[in-house]
Amino acid sequence: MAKRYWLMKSEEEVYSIRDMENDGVTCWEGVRNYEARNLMRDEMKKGDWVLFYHSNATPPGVAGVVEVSKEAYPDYFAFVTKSKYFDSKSDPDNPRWFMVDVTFKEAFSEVVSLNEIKASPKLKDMVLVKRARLSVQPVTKEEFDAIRKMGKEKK
DNA sequence: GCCAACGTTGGC
DNA sequence: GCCAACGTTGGC
Repeated sequence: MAKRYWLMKSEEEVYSIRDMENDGVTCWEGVRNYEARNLMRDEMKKGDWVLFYHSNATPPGVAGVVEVSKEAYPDYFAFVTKSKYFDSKSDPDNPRWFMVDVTFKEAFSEVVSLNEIKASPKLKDMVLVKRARLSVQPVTKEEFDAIRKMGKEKK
C-alpha cells in the first residue's frame, strides 16, 4: 500500500512544532469531529506523512512534517473526567474517539503560510483552502511535495 | 476580540 | 426527520 499524505492542525499555543520536536513522538488526542475521526481511524496508516499545521497562529501555516508511527487506538482522554477532552458519551467498551501517534520528522525554518498556499495555483484546491474547520484532512502527494519544497527553500 | 462557517444537539 | 439554537473552529 502506497504511503498517503495528510494535514493535521494544532493550535500553535497549545502544541507547536517545537513541542513536537522536543517530544519526538506524541499521541494526537482531542479530535472530536466525526469526519476527522473516520480518517484517522480508518485511513491513516503507519508510515504515512503528515503536514503539521499551526492554526490560530501568526501567520497560520504548515510548520513541518511528522510521520504516523502508531495507527488508531481509543482516545482515552475521553474517559478522563478531568480532561478537557472528556466525553461522557464515549464508552471504554465502545470508544467513540480515536487517536494516532505521530513522530517528528522535520521543522521548517519558517512556516509555509496559508497566504502562500492560497496564492499558489497548484495548492489553491487543497481541502485546507476549500473547507473550514476540518482538523484532519487528506493531502495529495503533489500538494505534500510542493509544500515540503517550499518549506525547505526557506532559509 | 470579532464573527462567519458549519457541525452538533435537542425539542417537536 | 426537520430545523432553530447552540457551541466551536480558526482566520482576520
